[in-house]
Amino acid sequence: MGVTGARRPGRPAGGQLVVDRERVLDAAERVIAREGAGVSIDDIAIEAGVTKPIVYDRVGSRSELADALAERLADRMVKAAGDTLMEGSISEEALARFIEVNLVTVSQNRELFLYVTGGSTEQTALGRLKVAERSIDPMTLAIRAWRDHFAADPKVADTWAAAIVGALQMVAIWWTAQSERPAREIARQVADLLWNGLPGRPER
Amino acid sequence: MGVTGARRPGRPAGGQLVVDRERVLDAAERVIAREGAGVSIDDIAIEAGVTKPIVYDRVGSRSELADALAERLADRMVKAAGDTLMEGSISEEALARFIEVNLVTVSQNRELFLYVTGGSTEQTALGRLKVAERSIDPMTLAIRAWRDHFAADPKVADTWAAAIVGALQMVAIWWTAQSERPAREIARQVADLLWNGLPGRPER
DNA sequence: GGGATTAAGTTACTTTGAGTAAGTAAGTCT
DNA sequence: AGACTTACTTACTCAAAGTAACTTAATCCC
Repeated sequence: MGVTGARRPGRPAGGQLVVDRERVLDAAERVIAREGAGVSIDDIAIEAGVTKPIVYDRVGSRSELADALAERLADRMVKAAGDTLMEGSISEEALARFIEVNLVTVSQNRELFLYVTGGSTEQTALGRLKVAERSIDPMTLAIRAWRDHFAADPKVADTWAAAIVGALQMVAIWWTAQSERPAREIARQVADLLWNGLPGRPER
Repeated sequence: MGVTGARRPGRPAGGQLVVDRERVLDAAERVIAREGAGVSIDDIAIEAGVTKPIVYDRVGSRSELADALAERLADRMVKAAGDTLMEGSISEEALARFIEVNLVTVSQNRELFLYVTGGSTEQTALGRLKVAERSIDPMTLAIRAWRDHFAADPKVADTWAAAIVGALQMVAIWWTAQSERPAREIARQVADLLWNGLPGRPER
């Protein structure tokens, strides 16, 4: 049959890709969400309706897959956080909302989050760093701009960004592994720490 | 030859173990420090002077190995931090010293740190949580005791502990992956954040 | 003192999953 | 029509986790 749509094996020259990179990543997300972070490349290929070499062609290696998924998740979180954290307007309440959105987004993408923060065997936790960079960079910029705005030394920005991203990641993991406690409560507590510091507000 | 020391294969009944659990873990640390976090169980067995099944017998599985090494590292860090973080005596300077000791300890055990925070493929980042627990628990106790002492609400202790441990871990990874910047500087910046909060000290 | 027993190992396997090489069908170009 | 190209597949290799089954030396007991 010359039906152009139903061809399967052995493919054309000027033909379009059946599954492009995005579709592979979509499939990876779906199967990770469903089966957990322990999925194999084969599982992902099957979910995408292709075979393993296609996944390697589109994505690269396993760790590149993790990186790509991490980028997507980080972007999703940045987007979800929206403008809760814009320069001049920052406040403890805004920070709490930002953190809450982060927690909720993580809980909505729990397995994916565990997958990308789980690291990639070989390069271990350096993968986790790479994951975080996508979050650290915007955070660095936000802090720097904001400190500039208040004439405070912006040199601390990158260190602070790493610390804050690390705190949020760990709280997210810890929280999702726990029996239910409202995200808002946790977010407020973390915001309290990050805004007022360990000694707490001057008077209370 | 009845030389009791030189026996190798096939071993006795009432005899002592040639390598106990501790020796296996020691060997694992050595080979990880030398070869990086990508070592196999076989590599560890060889370093310990035995074969793979012995490692499994003494330690359990690969993830149990990671857990055990994590406990050791966490204990080492708690010990190294010593009494920098004792209840009543806490201050921004004490906190900075505590953080600096943490950073230095991590850099002295870099590959091991990457190994244990790298997670264990299967259970991914939940392993990282388990790693952290050993650090979170003492931190929780310290914070709770300290807040009690100042009549502040101690309910935030566990959340804060998770946040702080996460911040320290991420800063440590980020810092060790960087070109040289003195640990003391980084520690002071993190202490500044955790003590004074994002807006900074009242006057400055 | 000489078997049965048992502890402490080893060798040799199975299994799983990452990554790749080589083949094959459907189209395009001339 | 035949040469070429592209988009895939099948079928492998290789490494590493985990396990089963065997081997040897000491001890126990009579």
